Amino acid sequence: MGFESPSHSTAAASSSASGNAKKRKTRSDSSGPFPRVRNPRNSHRPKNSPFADFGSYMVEKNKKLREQFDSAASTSSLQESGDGKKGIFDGVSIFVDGFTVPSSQELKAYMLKHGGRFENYFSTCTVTHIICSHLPDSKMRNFRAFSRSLPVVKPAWVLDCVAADKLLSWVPYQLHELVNKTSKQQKLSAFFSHKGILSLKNAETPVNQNLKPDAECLLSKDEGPRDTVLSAEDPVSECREHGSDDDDKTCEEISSEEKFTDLEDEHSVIRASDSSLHTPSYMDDSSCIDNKNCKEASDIKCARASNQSHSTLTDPNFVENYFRNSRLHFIGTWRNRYRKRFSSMLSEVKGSKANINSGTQKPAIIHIDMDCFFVSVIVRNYPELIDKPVAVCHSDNPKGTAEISSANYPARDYGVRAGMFVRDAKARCPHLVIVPYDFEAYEEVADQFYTILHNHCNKVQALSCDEAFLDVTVCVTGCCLLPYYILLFCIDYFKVDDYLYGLPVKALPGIGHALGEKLKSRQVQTCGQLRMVSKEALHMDFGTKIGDMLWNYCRGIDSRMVEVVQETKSIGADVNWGVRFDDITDCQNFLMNLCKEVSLRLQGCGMQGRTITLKVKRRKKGAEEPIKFMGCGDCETMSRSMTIPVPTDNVVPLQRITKQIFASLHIDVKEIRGIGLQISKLESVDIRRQEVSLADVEPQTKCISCGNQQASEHSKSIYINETGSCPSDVNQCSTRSHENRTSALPPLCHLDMDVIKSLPGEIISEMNDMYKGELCPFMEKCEEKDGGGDGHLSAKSPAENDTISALCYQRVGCDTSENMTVGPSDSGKLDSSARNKDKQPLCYPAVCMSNLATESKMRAPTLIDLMPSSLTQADASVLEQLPEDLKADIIESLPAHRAVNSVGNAPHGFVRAFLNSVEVQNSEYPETHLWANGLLSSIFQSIFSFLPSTSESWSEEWHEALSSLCELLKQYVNLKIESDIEELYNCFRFLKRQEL
DNA sequence: ATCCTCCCCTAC
DNA sequence: TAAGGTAGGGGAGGAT
Repeated sequence: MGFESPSHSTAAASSSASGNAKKRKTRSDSSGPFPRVRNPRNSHRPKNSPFADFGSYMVEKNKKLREQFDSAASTSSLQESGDGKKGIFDGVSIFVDGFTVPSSQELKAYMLKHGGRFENYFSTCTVTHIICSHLPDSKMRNFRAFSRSLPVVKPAWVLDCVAADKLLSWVPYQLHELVNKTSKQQKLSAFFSHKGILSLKNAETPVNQNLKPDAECLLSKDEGPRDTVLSAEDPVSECREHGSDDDDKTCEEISSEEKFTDLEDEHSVIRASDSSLHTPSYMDDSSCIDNKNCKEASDIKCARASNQSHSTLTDPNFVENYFRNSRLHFIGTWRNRYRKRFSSMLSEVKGSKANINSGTQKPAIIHIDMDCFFVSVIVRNYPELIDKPVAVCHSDNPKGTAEISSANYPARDYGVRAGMFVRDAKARCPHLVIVPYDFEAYEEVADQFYTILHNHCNKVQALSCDEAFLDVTVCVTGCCLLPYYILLFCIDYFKVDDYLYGLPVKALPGIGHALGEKLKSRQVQTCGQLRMVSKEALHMDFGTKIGDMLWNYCRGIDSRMVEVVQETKSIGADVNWGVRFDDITDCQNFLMNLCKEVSLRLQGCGMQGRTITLKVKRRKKGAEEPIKFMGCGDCETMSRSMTIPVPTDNVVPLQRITKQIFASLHIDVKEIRGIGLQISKLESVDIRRQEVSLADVEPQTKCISCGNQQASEHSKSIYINETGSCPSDVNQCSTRSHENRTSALPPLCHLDMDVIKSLPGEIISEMNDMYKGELCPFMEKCEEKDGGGDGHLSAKSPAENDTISALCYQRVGCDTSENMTVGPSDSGKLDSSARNKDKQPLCYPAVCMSNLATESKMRAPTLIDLMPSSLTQADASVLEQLPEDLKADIIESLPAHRAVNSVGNAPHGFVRAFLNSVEVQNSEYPETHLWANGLLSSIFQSIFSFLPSTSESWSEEWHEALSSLCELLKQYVNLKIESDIEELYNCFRFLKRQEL
């Protein structure tokens, strides 16, 4: 795409900004392409600005689109016929939200044919029905704001109406998600109004009835209790009444600034808030407002604030609002949308042998890139703008620091470039026409673009919404002169050398600003000069891969192939604009919202991930407020990550882990200028589900802990490698094989419901997630079965009932010594590394040891390797106190590869030395006792670091030990649940780590 | 040797 | 005012 990268360099922007300050005053007046429409809000803007009224663009655009629609409709045979009979959709005006089947274009055609209207932009004054196939959670949560009380119905409604040749009630076609929501919605409407009129009842009323006086459009905009009025009437009737030009124009003018893009529109909430001000029962009688309503009121208040200022300081929903308006977000997420929409074509190609080039044919690749896409899409509807300098930007404020996103060629002739501040662009080109983004149109054009490409070529690599590679190797006859490599598109094969020789290195793909500067400092600026540098020297300076790339590219060698399907490796969300926090609460709120966003994105892609990485931008010391309004300015970036054993897309664990990671960074929230959250180590939910199901059907995996069944050969292979020992990293949850993880989940029937019930809600939720939603129903079932009893499954043996396996499957940190894995969840709490510093070394209490560790006959569960992968993981203070025979057992059973790796051929000697060294350290500390100043997690850490490995089935002692531990844990949970949830988390972490 | 984390760079 | 995202790749350095 022709997107010039955003100007992250504030230095460049600031210098150019200040340098052009004077020029701005001298710029000549010019008139914009659009007639200006009265708008009281913008009346202060200079009349001579082509963009004096930003909303006028939308007014004009809507008008134009409507005219086009009318023109097309007038030629349609099914429009109002001579006998005066109207089409079935007469009075219906649809707005299609998001991707639908049939497509928005097809729906538009139906409207065209049958007397309806199709609105490209949402306006409460013109739209009667929102057509939508799927409603994401974000919209569900804010349904009221999203729908503005208009019916949200499936596209099938349109099809069925056409099939039935009459207008059917839309009620049965409501989205399933909305059926319950609607009733809630009605209550909410009732809350805001005295009338409490429900829309559902009226929705079935024939279209042409229930006509009501107009003027609500205006009222609804800024003053009146819009929800009450609109929901009371059929939307069609409502809008039909605005048929007169004057009214329409007024509505248009008002709605022009409310371009309805993807997510719910904050403005509607704001209006609701305004309307509430006119509803005394709402604002004045606070005693009548219950908690829920208080929250609603507070949400509305917050949303209103969001309209006034755009930063995290005042907008609690900043994350959502921000992404809706971000062009870079649009660009960055486009590919995911493309993958979804064209998934069938992509999978066809993936499985097709026709695309495999046998190697005998020279590859032929076409590169297609649309010029200044963002501008071109806008300009295509305005031929009068074609020869004028036009740029796309969020704002036309001449004083502002809005960034030009895309400029057409006439604008470029004046030196206007993407990434430039508007004021600088205007300084260079005073009559520059600024137009706003139209993300919906970009999406639409990109869809058309790729539909065409896929129709003509079955090997299409989408680079962005406007740029693609086509591998046409199998399409060409051999007579065609097409480039061999992606790198060399448009270059005559025989002129490659000449072309490259003088080519600036920065023109090569993969060489950006940093690499270009680095090369420049070595007096290398052209490919010719780069060729003079030896490969070895390049390796030395840039590393192997980048060195190779430089060496190859400057010679025109490029081994990349056109890749149709690219694996997703990470999913995340970053916000580096508008981020300012006054206190930790604001920051936490932001983080939680960011987690929600990422969770939704994961779910949207059907992916779950194990590594959570938090990235924080902190204002550099001495850096001043950036010139760019609400920009991040000069920052230092830091990132921390955590890997959990089981992949997740659930917001609850994401939020908790993010909190922990954030706490480990110890950043002053006032200095934060940007935050990002990425999830990696991804797995497809579908594939994972299949694998888990596979593991579930293995009887031995279900009952292995009972020792009732012998493991089959197959199941053994899951746990044990060929040498009979477990993978060396089995104790490290972050690196364990997936097979181990999926198989390790205990069957539901082995969970102790008492213990489960005593867990914090969020942990239960996470466990439920791991069990694919089966845990909660199972808990309820148990509840019913026991008649509210103790929650144990009566049919199970005591040993089974007491098993604590269930508790083990919590998220697990990387290494116990890593403080970030156990950072505090609340401010003011010491993180556990600090805690451990104070407490360690902890001597394990007798109660634990007697049951768990001191029995030399004690054995770990079958097939689970409990040995540390390294002796450094063992707590030597514990090891030293063991009976000699047990100690000998441990040393004996230490796998040779582990010991040898660390200490050569003398594992025994190393252990001895290790013990001695720690003995000296420990002598400084008094022995501690359980609950006094010891923590169970520390005890677990000690004990679990040396438990022996065995392949025998569970011994009676082990069952007893586990039974005692279970009881102990229950008490501990009760003790700590209120005061130290983090400690409980740590305990479960260790239990999980031991696969207990 | 291999993997991991953190960080940087790059393209769109 | 204004919306400086997203994701892949690679290097350095450390752990195992």
